[in-house]
This record gives sequence, structure tokens and C-alpha cells, in this order.
Amino acid sequence: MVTTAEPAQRRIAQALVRLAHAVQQVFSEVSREHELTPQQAQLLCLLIDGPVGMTGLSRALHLERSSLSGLVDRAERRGLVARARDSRDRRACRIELTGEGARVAALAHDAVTARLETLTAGLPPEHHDLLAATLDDLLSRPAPPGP
Amino acid sequence: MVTTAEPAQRRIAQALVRLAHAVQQVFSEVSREHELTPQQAQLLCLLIDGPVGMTGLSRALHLERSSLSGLVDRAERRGLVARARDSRDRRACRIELTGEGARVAALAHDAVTARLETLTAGLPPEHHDLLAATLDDLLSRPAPPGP
DNA sequence: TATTGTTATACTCTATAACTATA
DNA sequence: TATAGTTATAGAGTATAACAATA
Repeated sequence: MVTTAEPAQRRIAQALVRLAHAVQQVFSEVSREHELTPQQAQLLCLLIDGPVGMTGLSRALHLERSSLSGLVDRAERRGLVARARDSRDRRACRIELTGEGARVAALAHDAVTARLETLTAGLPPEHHDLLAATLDDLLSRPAPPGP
Repeated sequence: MVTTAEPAQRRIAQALVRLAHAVQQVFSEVSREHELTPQQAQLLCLLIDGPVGMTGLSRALHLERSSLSGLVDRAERRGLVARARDSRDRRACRIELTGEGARVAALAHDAVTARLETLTAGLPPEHHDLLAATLDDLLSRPAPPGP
């Protein structure tokens, strides 16, 4: 039925771009409601699963370590995270959430999730499982173009 | 089969977050390859469809007009865009691509699209149309939460 | 020598507040 | 008075290059 007017692959790509902007916007609004910058919120959410070293964070966030130093400095100054020395490697440190940081991180994470879930509210429920599986499939490929 | 272990809505929301980061990463890499900041690339892509006024741009990009002034200043300084006075309203101006700006915008746009299309390469082709339709459906709802 | 993380520097991005010019 | 856009200011985010301390 739907043929060659506009290839499905192209339509998907364009939808992904708009979708990314929409998600980013949600992230931005939620951050602001909790008096965080989007970057700080992203950092906090990443630390929910446990402490991470600077190099690990830099890879996860796609940031230079020097950029990250500043980000962590400002989050530390606000009492959201703390640097803990690593006992086995005296060069390294683990960044961990403070009590307040964990509280804010959970609130922000839940708010983002809740708002994104309402996005799917209008979809036919019988499509939910297929969409979830398809998106997971899409993300399981780590994107071919390595720098 | 897939039942209540993890609700599909939640799985979709989480996938959307990861997807947004992946798309943002593609955008970031492509921008860098063309010596643009991601914000400049986004501005240029928006202008491909034709000139837009400052207020229109500020709404489309979710930026304060003062932030936009600086963004346009820097893009103008790099020869990518130009400010054209509006003949009917002497307060207003239209931002338009220069020849060079249009060239770079097309390159960056195509590169992003191409890279995102490869993402879908691993999906069963018979799912393409449904996915495209579902994503469009997802985006047709302008997100309920007004500030 | 290689790795972990920081500092110094220079831009870019962003918002708030106050402003000019036109409608 | 309201709208279109800018300027001033301050802070945040980012990269590159040079550095310190430890492995």
C-alpha cells in the first residue's frame, strides 16, 4: 500500500530527529523544574546505578575529561555529588551521589519517565510491545560509524 | 507472551531516552565534521526551508531571543547566515542562509539522515512502514504538559 | 611510559534584565 | 501599550594543551 512516495527508512530517520528534540525538550523542562542544568541532570541520572570514575563518566557522557572536571566541580559545589578516593588506585576517584543528589536524581528521573510515558498514551495498546521491541532492536546496534 | 514483568510503556520511555542520546550523538559528530557547533547545525537545518524571523526561530528552537541574537551573531560572523530587513515591519528581520550556509546545511542534513538510516538497516523491512507510522503518531501529539 | 585526573585558556551557549525602535 | 530585536552581564558547558601524580 505505502510504496515509494517517501521511503520508510527516510521517514523513520526524520521522525527520529524530531523525537530526539522532543525528548530533549522534556529533559530540559524537568531539569529546570528541579533547578538543574540538563547536563547536571544527566550526570545525576547516570550515577543512580552507583559510583563511577572520571574516565568512565567521560566515556558515558561523550565528554573530554577536562570538561567533566568542571561539570563535577559545579555539581559538587551544589552538594549533589562527592569525589571519593579510590582505595586501590591512588590516582583515581569515584564520583558518587550525596543524599541530596540521590533525592533529586530520583525525582528528575521519575519525572522524565512519567512525562515520556504519557507520550505513548495515544497509541493503540496492541502496538506497545512491538514498538518496545523494535526500539530495543534499533538500539542494540551500537551505530557503525566509529570516529 | 510478554506480560507484566516490565510494562511496555516504561520500556518505550526508557528506549526513547537512549534513542535521543544516540541521535544527539550523531548530530554532534556530524556537526564537528563540518566545523559547526550542534546549535549552529540545528539553526542552519531549520533555515533550509526558507528565511525565518528571530521570534519564529526562538520558538522553534526553544531559546530566549537574547540567546538567539548571540547564536545568529556568531553564525553571521562565520558567513553562514545573513540578517535581511523585513520590508513590511521595520522592527523585524528575516534570517536567511548565505550560499555557503546553504551548502553546509545541505551537507550536514544529508549526513545526519544517512547515518540515521543505517540504524534501521538491521530491522525487518516488513516492520518499517509500521514503525514510521507509529513514530509519526507519537509525534502528532504535541506533549500535554504546558509550562 | 602510560594512565588518571586537574588546571589554564578561550570560545560558545544560555538566561535575566534593561534597553531601543517600531507598531 | 505591545511587539521585534539588541545589549549587558553572569554563569554554565566544552575543547585543546600543558601539567601532576601514580601505575
